Amino acid sequence: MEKTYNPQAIEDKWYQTWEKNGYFNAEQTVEGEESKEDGSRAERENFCIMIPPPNVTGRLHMGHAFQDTIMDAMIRYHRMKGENTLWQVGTDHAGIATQMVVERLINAEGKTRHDYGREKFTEKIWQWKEQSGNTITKQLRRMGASLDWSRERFTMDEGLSTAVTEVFVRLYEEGLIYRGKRLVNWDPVLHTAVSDLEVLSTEESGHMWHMRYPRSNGAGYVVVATTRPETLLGDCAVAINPSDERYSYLLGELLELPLTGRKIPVIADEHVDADFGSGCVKITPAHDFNDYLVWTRHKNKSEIRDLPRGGLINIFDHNAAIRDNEDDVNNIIPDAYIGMDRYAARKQIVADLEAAGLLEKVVDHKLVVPRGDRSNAVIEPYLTDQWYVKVGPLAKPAIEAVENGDIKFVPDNWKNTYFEWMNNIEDWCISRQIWWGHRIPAWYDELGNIYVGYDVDDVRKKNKLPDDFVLRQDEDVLDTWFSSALWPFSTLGWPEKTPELEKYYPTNVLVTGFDIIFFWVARMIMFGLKFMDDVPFREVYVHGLVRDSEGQKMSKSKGNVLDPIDIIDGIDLEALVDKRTSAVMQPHMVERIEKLTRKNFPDGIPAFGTDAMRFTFASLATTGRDVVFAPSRIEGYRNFCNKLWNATRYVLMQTEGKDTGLLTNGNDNTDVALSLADRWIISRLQHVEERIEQHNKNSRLDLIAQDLYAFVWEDYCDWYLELSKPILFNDATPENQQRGTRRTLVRVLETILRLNHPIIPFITEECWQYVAPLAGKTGDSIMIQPYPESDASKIDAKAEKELEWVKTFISGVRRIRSEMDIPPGKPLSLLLQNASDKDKLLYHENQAFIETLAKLAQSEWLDDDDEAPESATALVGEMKILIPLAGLIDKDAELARLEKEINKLQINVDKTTSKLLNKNFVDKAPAAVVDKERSRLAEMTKAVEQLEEQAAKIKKL
RNA sequence: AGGCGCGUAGCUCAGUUGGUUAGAGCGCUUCCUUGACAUGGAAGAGGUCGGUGGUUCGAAUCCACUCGUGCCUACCA
Repeated sequence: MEKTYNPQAIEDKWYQTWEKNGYFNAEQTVEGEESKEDGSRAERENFCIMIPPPNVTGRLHMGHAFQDTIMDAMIRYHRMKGENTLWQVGTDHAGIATQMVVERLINAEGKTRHDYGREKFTEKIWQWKEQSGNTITKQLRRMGASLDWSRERFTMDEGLSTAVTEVFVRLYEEGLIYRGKRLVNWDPVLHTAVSDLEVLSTEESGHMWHMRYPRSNGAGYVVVATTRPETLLGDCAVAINPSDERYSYLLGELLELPLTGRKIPVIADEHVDADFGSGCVKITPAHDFNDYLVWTRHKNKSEIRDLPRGGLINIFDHNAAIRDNEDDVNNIIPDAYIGMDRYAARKQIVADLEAAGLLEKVVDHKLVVPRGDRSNAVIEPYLTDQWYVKVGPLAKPAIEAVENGDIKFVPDNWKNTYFEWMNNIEDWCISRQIWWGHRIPAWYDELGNIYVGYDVDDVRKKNKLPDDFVLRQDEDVLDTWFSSALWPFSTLGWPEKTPELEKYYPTNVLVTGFDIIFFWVARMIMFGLKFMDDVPFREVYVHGLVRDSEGQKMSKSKGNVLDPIDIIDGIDLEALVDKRTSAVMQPHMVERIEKLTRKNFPDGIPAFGTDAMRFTFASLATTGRDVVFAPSRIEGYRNFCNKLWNATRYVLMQTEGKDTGLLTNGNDNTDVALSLADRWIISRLQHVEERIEQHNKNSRLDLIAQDLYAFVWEDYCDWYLELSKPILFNDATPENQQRGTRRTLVRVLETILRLNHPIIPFITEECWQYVAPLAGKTGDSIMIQPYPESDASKIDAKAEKELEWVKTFISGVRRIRSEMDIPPGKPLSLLLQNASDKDKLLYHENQAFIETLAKLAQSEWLDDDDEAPESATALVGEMKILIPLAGLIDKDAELARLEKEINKLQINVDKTTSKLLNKNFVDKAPAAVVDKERSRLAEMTKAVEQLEEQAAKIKKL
């Protein structure tokens, strides 16, 4: 094996090998598991995870890397457990995002998508997809993701498109999809409807205009306030609160709507808050969601019904400019404003009001502005024809599935978020006015009648329409989440009845961020229950959001994003600055981002390798909702990988070409003696295995990482490897003992590698290739080896206790050495006093361990009443370790040291004493707890006594 | 306004159904190139677990209130 750990040298190599050999694919078996006694294969559990499909033209960010690490660790674990695993891979077409990217490319040519036309433009997107589509898959491979590439899917591929059509047609036929004219969130830049979830509302400063609406009887005016004065053109009423007596006299009156020559009524509606503003609200039903609701409550009253368009007056075109009157009978829109952009119109209208003396005042006002998450344009409520899914009937069973435990959220309280949304759910607007996506399978005849079917021929057949009957397909496409919602079954071949569906649906766990519980999780549950009659997954594992080292959410616009590949391969500062600043649209941010980057990464990012990154993510996978990714953290786990690497090198040096307990026929040599250290590490290993199994059940990757880290570094490297040296470096050690230790070294290491493999696949594979044969393992890859399981018969409580004694002894000597400034290399002689027979036996049995690790020259036993020379003291239970001062040790320093230790103990002695004096405690606490306290107290009291005795002795000198 | 969460060592976080001497990584201090590893070894400092009150023999853990903080949802024109 190479002397230094170099992740670059091993990672690509192993990924290619794994993929080439088909280990990632479903149906892969674990070596040694295929043949049970009778030669048949045992019935296997299936374990399936669907990858949340990333945007096909995007790049993976740290959040994906985090998520993929979690999924891969789960999948590798279950694969090694012998289950039939499928990690379904694929991407989605990300309608608006992808269309925008390609439009930008076209804009650079000085053209728009309309210059290309729909067909040519979508061709262009397909080309772009081909060109950029493997960015994601390359990244996934670099991260070691063991995805089944043979089953890769794309939401726009033929099969998945078939599924989309099928779902649309069925829902339409059941009346669960309908077309309606409603207010939607309209993005006037992208010219499409967007869902509530795609609108981000932020507080911005603006103004509140107080406008005067004259009473038609000439007796003064009514003041209404608005943040959008241009919408006055679409007003249908002014509303007051029914119980607001200040204005009750106005009811039934008409007001002059300024600048329009129209008259509008005053109505009473509960929606109005009498205490806000003037208490009078203008009602613009075609441009405000609340006003629309007010209108629906009043639309049948004659004063509203008799207004143009029944009061529902649209004033904008699809650019949010003031529309033309062409299709109106009675010229609702004043000519002066036609064609003006909404903000130009606002300015003009305010000026005209002012000129007419109808502007009371303008005040600064903080308001919440809705913006499109893609375009950042201010969203307008806009009246359009759209397709909707009637969600109520679908939501009910979806809520029940979580209530009755068919689906479990992890951590559990995310279900509250889910219920919150599902209980207040509204119909889902699924049509988008863009070109990239699944075209809606609906056709119109010249009278506007709607026909829905699988394709145009189907429509003709079903409706007995002749071939020359003119039909025009709906121009719109479906929301991307519509196809994503089918992902858990469409990828498995639905609507065909495939063996895959039979096997893998419902999937086991969905791993996702809490930010898309609404977008995606809820919709998958609804559609899964509807079309598969079963939940899409049994468990939803919700992880946190990855933030930068300052706790900020990572985003391109903030310029604090990291590319997982740059963590793996490293990147120099200039390249990183370049990468971050070039992704930013607003030039004024560039400077700030550059400064931030130079501050946080003064030396760029070193190459940490995939394994170190993965271990870091694993350790960060706590139940919290924030995941703070600090470079120092990866460094620590890179060091862990290095530690494992070097431990392996040590083991190989001790075992390669030597007897590790294997006979030439491959069987175990039974003439093997195990040292205390051997028995101890084997016993400890069982505990770790058990804990890890428990953590896996609880999906606590962070705790797995923590246990693995501690076991490898502390138990195995710091103690066990050091304890193996006195045995192996001493030629006098009997052969069967050396054999025992070598065997334990390799076998425990081999197990450690398998335990770690799901988290750090590359380094474990590389090491395993060397270690496995020495441990008597055959097989081509660690990936398909069984995952270690705890064996209770190997737990050796006695060995654990005895080795604890040895450790205490060694640590005691080391502490004195360190605190007394005795060089670590200087061999010490010591005296042992107050020893029991047991102490003596333990010492003799473990003399080699103790003398080597504590660096001792010799030890001498004193009788209890022997006079000891002035010494520094440590305790092992009741036995005293005495290190004679003999010019080595400063008397005062030793006194101070003893005092400190006594004080520490005394505090606990006091605490425990008062506890035991409390009658209630002794009576009511479980006997075991009380006993424990009692023996603790005895131990500590004894220790204090001995230390005090020792202190007194030194003082006397 | 409603909902959810968080507040434990300088920093980032664990702490399973209330019962240890409250832990880890990074950082910090001292010493050490000992034949796996200086991406290392040994030893150590550092916390009244946000505050108050309660339940209990016993609270970081359960309850109430409170302060601070974050997110989500809905928002007053």
